[in-house]
Amino acid sequence: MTARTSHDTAREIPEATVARLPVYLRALTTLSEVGTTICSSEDLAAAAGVNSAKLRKDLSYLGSYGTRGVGYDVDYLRYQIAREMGATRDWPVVIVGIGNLGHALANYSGFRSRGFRVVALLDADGQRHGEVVAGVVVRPFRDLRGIVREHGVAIGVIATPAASAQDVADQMVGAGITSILNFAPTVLNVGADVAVSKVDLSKELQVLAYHEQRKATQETA
Amino acid sequence: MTARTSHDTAREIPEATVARLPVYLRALTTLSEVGTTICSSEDLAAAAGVNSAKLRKDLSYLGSYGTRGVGYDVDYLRYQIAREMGATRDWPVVIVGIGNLGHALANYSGFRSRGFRVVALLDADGQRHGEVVAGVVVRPFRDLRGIVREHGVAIGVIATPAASAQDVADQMVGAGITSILNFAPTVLNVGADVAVSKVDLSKELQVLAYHEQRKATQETA
DNA sequence: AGGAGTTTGTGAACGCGAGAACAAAATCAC
DNA sequence: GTGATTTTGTTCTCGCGTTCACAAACTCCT
Repeated sequence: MTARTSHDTAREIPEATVARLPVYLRALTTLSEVGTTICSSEDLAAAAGVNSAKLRKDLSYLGSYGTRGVGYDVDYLRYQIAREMGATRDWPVVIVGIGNLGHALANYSGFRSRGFRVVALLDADGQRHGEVVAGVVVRPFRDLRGIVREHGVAIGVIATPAASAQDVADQMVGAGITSILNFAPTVLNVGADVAVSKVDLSKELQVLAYHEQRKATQETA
Repeated sequence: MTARTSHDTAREIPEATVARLPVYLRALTTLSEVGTTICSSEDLAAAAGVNSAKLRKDLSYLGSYGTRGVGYDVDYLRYQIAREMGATRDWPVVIVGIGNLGHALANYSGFRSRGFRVVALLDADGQRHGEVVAGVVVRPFRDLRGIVREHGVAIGVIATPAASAQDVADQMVGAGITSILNFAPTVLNVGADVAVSKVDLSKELQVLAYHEQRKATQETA
């Protein structure tokens, strides 16, 4: 029970490291596509845009998948990270709110290529029902519970306006969803057993504007 | 030269705080809309989804805009944060790459309402030229330099495929853009004087999948 | 006016993450 | 086989950010 093998996935991986693993995965895929079979931590760090010491430490949390004096086998390391991340599995996902952003997300090829399968597009607006987006038909929001049960959906994406986001989240949790990616500009209140991640499209732009503003005011000083 | 007033914007604000200011701004706007004129740090922290001590410390970097025993004047604080962030200004922005995501970004009302004005939509694909998106006509990418000069654009958004992102970034920097928001899944190499912020739509989903995976493997253990 | 009750602003403690530096381990040259 | 070289994995240190806890300052009630 307490025995831990080097392949045990129950080890604690720091959140900061987890957040970078997708970046490494992407960099490894790129390296693999251009025919690179072996890479050093220096190479991979450059491709991922991080410090090489940090990269090595991050990878060490997963296990020892490199060879000293040589480097990392690109495909092998990629598989190990993908397995750890759960990217070798197929994750059914529902997207709620098929406006401009919902459309873009449904069509985003990066989801499919990383193991996410959009099993349903839902919208409360009856006018959108029946429309086919990215090969999936838009259905009424009330179908959520049935779809979640049928496909075993654990992850939901909210792309609705802010006003409806909390209600959507409540219904998602009620239907059995345990992870929510929220694109609506609202703080969601959910139980502690539900993971919520938030992406704010304008937040990053505002941070950039702040630094621009600072540059400008410092020059004039 | 070295004299600093309490309104001086040259004070050093930690990056972590800067990243949260847009969240506070959004929460204050919401509070204002429902008619709240005064709020405590506890109220605002709840609305923003953070710890109240952290909120107070964050605000203290801007100055003393609250009243002990009372709280914060919602509209006054909102203005102060907006001013500090540069949100009271008008920021011209160009978006390059008018695919699904570019469409969504061009139509995103959150940009306009926060002081960002999309002055141009550019795409290398001639088939898209002339199309009108969100009231703005799509123009050839080669018009970039002229547009940047004409409108004094400092911020550019990249919504192209990964393959063209680096080239677009180079051209942006050459045209005089100093802040880039990158939605393409690539690490951009730019000079140290250019600020780059990256949003990866699938990264957050992958992190959620990781935690789902962990939950699943721990239950079976 | 003065005391009780609130709430801000901040000093201090703590914990996590980043990066430098080095030991361990593999290859390569001869 | 042995020493030189390369590169990983890890230890150590430092700094930043978070949180606690409390003094300062304001309002309200009597």
